[in-house]
Amino acid sequence: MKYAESEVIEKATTLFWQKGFQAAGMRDIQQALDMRPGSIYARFKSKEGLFQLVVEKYVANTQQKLSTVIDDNNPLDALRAFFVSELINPEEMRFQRQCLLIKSITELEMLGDNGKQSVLDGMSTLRTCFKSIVEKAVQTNSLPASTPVDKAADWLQNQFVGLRTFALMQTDDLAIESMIDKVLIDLKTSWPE
Amino acid sequence: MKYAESEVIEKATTLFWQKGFQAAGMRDIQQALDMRPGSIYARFKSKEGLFQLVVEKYVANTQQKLSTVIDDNNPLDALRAFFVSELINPEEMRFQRQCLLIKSITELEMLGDNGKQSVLDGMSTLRTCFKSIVEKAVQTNSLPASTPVDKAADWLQNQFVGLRTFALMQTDDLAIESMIDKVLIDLKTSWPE
DNA sequence: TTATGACTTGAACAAGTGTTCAAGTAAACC
DNA sequence: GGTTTACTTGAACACTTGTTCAAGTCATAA
Repeated sequence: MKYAESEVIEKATTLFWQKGFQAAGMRDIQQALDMRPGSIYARFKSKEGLFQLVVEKYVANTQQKLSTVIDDNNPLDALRAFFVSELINPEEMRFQRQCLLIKSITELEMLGDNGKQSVLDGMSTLRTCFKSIVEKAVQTNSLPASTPVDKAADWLQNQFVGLRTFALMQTDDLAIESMIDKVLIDLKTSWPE
Repeated sequence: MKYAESEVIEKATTLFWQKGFQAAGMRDIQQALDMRPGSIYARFKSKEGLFQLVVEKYVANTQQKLSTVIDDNNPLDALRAFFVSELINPEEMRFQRQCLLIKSITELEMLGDNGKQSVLDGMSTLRTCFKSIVEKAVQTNSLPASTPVDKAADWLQNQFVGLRTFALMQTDDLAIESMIDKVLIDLKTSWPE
């Protein structure tokens, strides 16, 4: 085995994150992984099989980052720090500002059933994380007890999606931070109904 | 000329909106438009030329809808109505919940310079519309005079992006409406700095 | 030592891609 | 009436796509 699986997945993640599933051709993948088609197919079964592993690893990774937010004594500050670290990064990593899952959702119908399911499962996994964060914030009195947890979880994930698209196109880092602050303000204010 | 240009663009819009630029193959386009390759190339120069016209028409169309919001006496109510009409529609039009521009942004790098510019110009055109709405709302005292207009315009466009992705995946229309209401609440509350 | 099985190579394949082109049609203009 | 112009047709083109396969490598287990 020439390269460890984690190495390979990492390189594949970068490629899929930059180009998307469709646009990343097998020849791009072969070059990025420094592997020949036969190796890739023997190890990952297909382009989609590789993509699926990438998505699952991406979700697990994000989930882990979010779990440190949940475990923080001040979850809202930790959440802010998480947002900043995900959205403000050097130019050569700009592509990482977009969410790999959201990017994949736009090409969901071009994926087979397995790939599709991985993406959707990932979305729901992360939603659960956001819910836990809101719950923790309520427990620690960082948010009012009246906060509608489920609604706020959807909203928060939603804000994250919007922020990522905004950050992707935005060159002014301060504008991004300002947008993050707005999210934290609105999280504490009132909810409809 | 077998079909009027507006007809053709309309059909092409549906296709690109559903499948995206890349995934909509020339053979899909030929079928959707009921035209043979030569006709398409004689009239639109290339797949990207057609796409460009579609994007420009889409932007002009959205711009026009937003200008009725601007001209409304109660711009915030009109804005809410606009959101509802764009985000809550029958199942067979679900694909229209996603923003064609945002969908295109994810495949921006696969477009040539002209197509890319059309998409970016469209984004900035719509931002200007959102700014006018905020300005109008301030003028009519629907929003506090202290509202930072530029920041709010970015924020509003951003919210629209998030809402569209949310609505795309959401089956419960009430949850979408609730999310729209949250936007209108937050628009009126405080801003960072 | 031999056998197994996971992994690797690189040429090849069938199907799909966007695009071109010679030829034809028909309305508009001189 | 003749010429131009915009449009149409459908076969064909060169290239790219994801995938396969026979053959080879090499560590581990029997």
